[in-house]
Amino acid sequence: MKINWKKLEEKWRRKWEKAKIFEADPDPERKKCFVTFPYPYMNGPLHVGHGFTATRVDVYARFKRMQGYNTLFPWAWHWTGEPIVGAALRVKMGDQKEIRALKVIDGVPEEKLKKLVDPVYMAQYYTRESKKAVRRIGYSIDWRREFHTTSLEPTFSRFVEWQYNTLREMGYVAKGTHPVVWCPNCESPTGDHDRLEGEGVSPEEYTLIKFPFNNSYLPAATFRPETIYGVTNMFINPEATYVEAQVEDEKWIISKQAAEKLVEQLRKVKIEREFKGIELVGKFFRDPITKRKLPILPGWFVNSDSATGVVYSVPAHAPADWIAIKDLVENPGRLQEVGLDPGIVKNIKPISMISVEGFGEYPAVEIVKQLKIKDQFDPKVEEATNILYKKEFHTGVLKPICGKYAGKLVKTVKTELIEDFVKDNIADSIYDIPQEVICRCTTRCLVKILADQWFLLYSDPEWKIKTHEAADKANIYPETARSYFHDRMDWLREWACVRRTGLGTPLPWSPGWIVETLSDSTIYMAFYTINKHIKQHGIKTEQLSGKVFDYIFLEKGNVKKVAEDSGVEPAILEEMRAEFLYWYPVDLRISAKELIPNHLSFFLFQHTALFPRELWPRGISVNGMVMIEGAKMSKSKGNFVTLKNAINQHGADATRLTSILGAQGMDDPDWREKNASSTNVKLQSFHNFLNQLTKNSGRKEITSLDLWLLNAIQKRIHQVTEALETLKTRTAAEVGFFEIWNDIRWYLRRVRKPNQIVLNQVVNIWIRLLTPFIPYTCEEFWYLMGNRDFISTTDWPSYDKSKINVEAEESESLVKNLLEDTLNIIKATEITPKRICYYVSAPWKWNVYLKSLEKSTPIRVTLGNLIKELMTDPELKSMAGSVTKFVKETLDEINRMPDDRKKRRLQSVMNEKKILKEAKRFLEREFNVTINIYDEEDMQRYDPKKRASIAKPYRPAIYME
RNA sequence: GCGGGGGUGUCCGAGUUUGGUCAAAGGAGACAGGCUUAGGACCUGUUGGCAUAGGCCUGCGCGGGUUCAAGUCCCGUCCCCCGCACCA
Repeated sequence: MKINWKKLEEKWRRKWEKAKIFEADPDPERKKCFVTFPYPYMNGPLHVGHGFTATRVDVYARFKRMQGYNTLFPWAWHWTGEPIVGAALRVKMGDQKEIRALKVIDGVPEEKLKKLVDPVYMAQYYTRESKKAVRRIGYSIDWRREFHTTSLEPTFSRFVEWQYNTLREMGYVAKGTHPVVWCPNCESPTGDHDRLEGEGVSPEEYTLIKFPFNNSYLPAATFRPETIYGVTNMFINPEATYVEAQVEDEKWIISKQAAEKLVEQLRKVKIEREFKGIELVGKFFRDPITKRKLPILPGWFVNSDSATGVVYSVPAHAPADWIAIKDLVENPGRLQEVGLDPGIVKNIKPISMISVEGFGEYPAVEIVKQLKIKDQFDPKVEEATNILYKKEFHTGVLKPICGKYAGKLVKTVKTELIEDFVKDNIADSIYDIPQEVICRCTTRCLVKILADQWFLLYSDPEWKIKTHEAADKANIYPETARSYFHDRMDWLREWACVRRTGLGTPLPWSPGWIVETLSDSTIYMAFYTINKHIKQHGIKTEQLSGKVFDYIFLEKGNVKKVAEDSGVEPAILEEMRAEFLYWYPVDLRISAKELIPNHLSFFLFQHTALFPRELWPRGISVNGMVMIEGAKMSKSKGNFVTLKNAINQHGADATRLTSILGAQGMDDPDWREKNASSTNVKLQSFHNFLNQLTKNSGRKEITSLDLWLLNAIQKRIHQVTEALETLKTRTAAEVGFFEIWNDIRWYLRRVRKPNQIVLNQVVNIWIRLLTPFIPYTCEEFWYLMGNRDFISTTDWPSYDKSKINVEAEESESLVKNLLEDTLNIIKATEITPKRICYYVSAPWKWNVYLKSLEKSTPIRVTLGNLIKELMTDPELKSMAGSVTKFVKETLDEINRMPDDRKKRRLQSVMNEKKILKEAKRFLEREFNVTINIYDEEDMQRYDPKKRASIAKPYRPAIYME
């Protein structure tokens, strides 16, 4: 019988929604549980990655709900930011790649496509589609609290305005400047995702050493200002265009491009004259430290696009400089071209100023030789530079020539040196990008310093301390993520929290700025608690003043006054305040681990800023990022599985279970089509299996096997519950689904007729344990078993210690071991037995065995001591030979047995013969043989090969023929 | 570079905190048998090597060490993945 999942899912979803079982309202009588999932960004459909994380949230929500917690799982949509606008724009421009992705991956129908040129329509479209998927997969959501972000949901915007006004009043938001990678065409910062080229490149601050030249300066850019002590000359590209410019109140000579850059970096620049670099070649400048006069040489390798286009040369320590000089020496013709006396170049001698392990006086000269670098255009120059820079930075010590910095490690003195140089007006700085960055619009980017930018001051030391405290207090799953949090919090600095473009909420005090996407999503969980009221009571945007939020969230002000001013009934205000306090704090938030450094940290930061300690988040869980067929999920590469498609293909429960079984902890789960369809098949068999189980009409009396199964299921309850409490969702699903299945399978194999009452009990527990993972299947079966309530809201199975039965477990493991041993013998001997005899140990062996166990607890016992001890027993003494032989054979095993096992064996001594007799029919069936069971010393026994004497406690002797 | 997470059998993946039922759970795949009109269904067995009696050998990235005992603890070493900001 093939199951129609779609129909089954539909049926139960309707019933759940009709009965409103997931709508949660405050109930002071009950403990509450508030779980959240970061609202997904609506520039595309939900994918199985969202599904994985959100399913973990839902599993926990359903688990807690069944445990009796009043559980709230709300949902919302994130519209804030640039990408939706960008995507809509690309559709408008007819970008084929974008359109193809929409059609093929997202499955957007043709007629909708035209409308997607409008970002708002796009957001609405994906929100609608995604909501369908979220409902279909069966998340237990209270939709009354749903919303989306940006000014298009004005009530939420009011909330964000309140949040930022409050943060500003508290001094956590401030104005500042900041360098960004900037596209002059788009007139906006160019993030990684908006780049055609230069991913991961960010602005770097170069130090400029200002070398006096006539009445002006040549500001040469460097990451290694300490090397100024080794300067021998300057390189200028003779073919590049340079300018003489007034920069503030100094005259600088820099490349034309550099002058343009400085303008973007808030410098006052006035270009006075443009000229070719060759004009400078052959002239002399001064070293600002020693005042030496040094020459300017032609450097065709100098990139005028990079920094200032002015480069000073340190041939002793910079391979590029050394090789450039060498080139000039070897090609006097080139010097003549530019009218330079070769003698000047020949006279240049490297100046050694850093001593570094493994190198002599002139490391650059050595490394050029080692790597066999041909000339300044050899690609190996870069490699040489990297090696040497790294080495000199970490292990290099400045030589006496370096004045007050002599004897110090480069690494430790660098910052101080730069500060000194700036103070002495020897140095300045410029920002630049070390590699080319090209915007999506094909424009070349540069660094711009944004003025009037607003920042969240995550650098504030007190705020940091409080947030660390919040991270310490919260439950974090897995625990290994905690140090990651602390580390990232230390590292966070000012965060630019507003943008010029994209959808969002305008910054209340500064129109033209929009609260940036990661900054309007930090405390919005509080909004869920009151959005229900806003909708129910039709509260208008303009009624939601700062005072209203102040009252609800911070209990500031007088209700009556607030009510009067806002026009919101005092009772409603009080209700909202109460509802907020009921649900807050957030008990659990789950996201992928990529959000730890930003979103989840901001979430903690802002809660500590705005709310008292008792409302700080209680729990955070992170998980890995979903891979598709072993590779990173990527829409542009087509390696992308939408949630909707997964559900269509495999059904909701299979999609849930496949995701959950994929991974836990910080590991990345791998979504494989094959796994999902195999899970689907497994769920079908699960359904059939349950049908069979409950149709059986077996016996009524309780046997030890029934006790064993009841014991086993109790252990499983314990395991699953424990795993879920600590968000080990994979373990929980694995134990709940597969291990219990195997338990029941074993039971059915062992018993001839199952006990139907026991089986029903076990099935009843089983499907309840599985409800969080596969709610539709379980709901259906719960109904088929005759229940008329929802399994989704029924009680979670509770662990009943009284049903734990060590004896049943031990007897069963005796049978399992015996079965294994017997099989092993059959395999080794390759005989097909017709008859098998088992011989259980003689009483004296048990006597010795138990005494040995006792003596070896808790510390190991030696053979000699043990035998001495045993010989005090006259009966054993009379058979000293056998006893010694037996002890020799068993002592090793006994000594290496873990203590708790020893204790267990001492506590319940089993009757082997009785157990084997009970298992006789089973074993006969298994091996298709006749079985005889004897006492080891039974005079009547059949024992042609004299095997009986091998018997040990827990290990009957075996004979077969 | 800084920080985080890892390396286990054909594959995926537990186990490592608290050393001992660990030749190593569970799943997938493969093989064999059973059931069946049929089955991408189900059940049973096998799936590191050797072995005509329940055993032995090898084994958890690599090299050492601690211990009666190490996948698990210690030291060293190699390799892989992820994040690093104005962007969701």
